[in-house]
Amino acid sequence: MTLRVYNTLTRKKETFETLEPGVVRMYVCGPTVYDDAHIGHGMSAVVFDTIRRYLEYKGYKVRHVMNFTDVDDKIINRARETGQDPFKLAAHYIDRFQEHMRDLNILVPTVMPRVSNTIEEILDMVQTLIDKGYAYESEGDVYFRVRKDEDYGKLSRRKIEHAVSSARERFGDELKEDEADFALWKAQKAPDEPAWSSPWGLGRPGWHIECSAMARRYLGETIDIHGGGNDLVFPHHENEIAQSESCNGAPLARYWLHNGMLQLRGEKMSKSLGNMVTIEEFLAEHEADVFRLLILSSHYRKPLAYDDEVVEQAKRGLDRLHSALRPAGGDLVEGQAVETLAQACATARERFEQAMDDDFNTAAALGHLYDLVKAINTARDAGVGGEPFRQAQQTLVELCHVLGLRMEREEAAGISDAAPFVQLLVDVRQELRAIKQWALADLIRDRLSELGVVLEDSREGTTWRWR
RNA sequence: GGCGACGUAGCCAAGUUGGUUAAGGCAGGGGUCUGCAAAACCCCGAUCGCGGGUUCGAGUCCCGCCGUCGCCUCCA
Repeated sequence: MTLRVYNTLTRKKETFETLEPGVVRMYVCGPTVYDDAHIGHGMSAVVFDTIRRYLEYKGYKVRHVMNFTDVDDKIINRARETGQDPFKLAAHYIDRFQEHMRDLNILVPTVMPRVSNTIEEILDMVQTLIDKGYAYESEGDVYFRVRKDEDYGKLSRRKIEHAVSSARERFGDELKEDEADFALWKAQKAPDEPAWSSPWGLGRPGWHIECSAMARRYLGETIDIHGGGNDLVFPHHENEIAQSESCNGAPLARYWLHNGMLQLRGEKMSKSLGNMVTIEEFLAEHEADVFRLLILSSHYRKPLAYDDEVVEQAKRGLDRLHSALRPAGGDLVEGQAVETLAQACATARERFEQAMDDDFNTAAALGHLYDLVKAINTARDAGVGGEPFRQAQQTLVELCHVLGLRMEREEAAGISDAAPFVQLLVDVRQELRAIKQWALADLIRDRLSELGVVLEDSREGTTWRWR
């Protein structure tokens, strides 16, 4: 089966073919580290982690690079405000970010470069751009000559008149040949600003050049996938294309993938708007799988409205997935019910792959997993057990893992310190039920329920779990 | 103002290169099972923002309108 992906550059779904057979070179823009990451960053990380996991499921070897922007005006400003060293500040938030990624079950990227470790490559590219006439020095700054790049604007479909550079570069308007030009290198303005020596004096890289340099250094001149949030399309990715392609004379990326924004109360969640929920805050209340399911329940390119209700729905949906992992009741290993289950497994896997092959349609893929859940539960009711039942559960877990869901809840209940005491109460209640002391038995069940322990009676006995 | 996306049952959401009964989940109602309950299983809901048009046939294409959101400021 062939994978098709939506390419922002062409605004179409295209057949996915890698430059080198079997290998995917993927670069995803990481965070500027001056504050704690919020769940919008988490969404982007989950989206591209899921894409990576599926590519690996399909047999590709994925070389995944995610950068940390650790040299930036925001970091400098925050460091000034708090009286810290900007590098220490950045290092602190890099550590925090990596912790959060681990908590969210994000696979560790192959390389996680930092701007401060990529200066040489950046200087090399800036110099090449100057040599080729695409850039010019102006009082220690270096600017990219946008009008020299004939296809500038092709990613964001913007005309240069509308593409006047952002405030981040506008600081040097009077030094530019054209107001649309953007900075590749910024001269040091104050002694507390991080700076490196360069042919143009002390200074630091502009915002966009880092990604161009890192992508080239770790993945080569042309990569397969370049990803990030759709708020990066302009100016960030547009400028990356301008720099890299002018410098290297080769396309920067074959496929541009962008995730939609997470919204809170009708607005994009962002640090500057102040309407954010940090990853830490979310995980203090919910398990990581709830977050995954929440993100994966809609398509990655669409905006996602975040509120308490969708979180609750994701939680319930996860409960449902888990319902299929409860133990078998019977031991039937052949017959119609067994065959039906095996068929359901094959169908689920096939449809799961079809959905994921269609631009990573995780919502549809999940729908097919729920169908498998139903088939497994039906089989359990019909008495199916043993190897056939175990295999069906294994298929479900395997496909959940492709989506990055851990599905480890059951084990967590068993290792609780309270487990022996709960079991004791369950045993006592079982004795009461044997002598038909219903009132007392129900009282124990109700009180345990209030404490978050759910009892379920069946022919084989009573099982319990945390709610 | 410029560019772009979206609008499917109470909620989330798939489906949009036009064509059998519009996936799936959550919530709700009914039922089976159960001492009762829970869980599981079965059954029940939408004609697809509004108005036109193209077509034998449109949620799926075109035009207009309304609404929501994103980018054009730092941003995943």
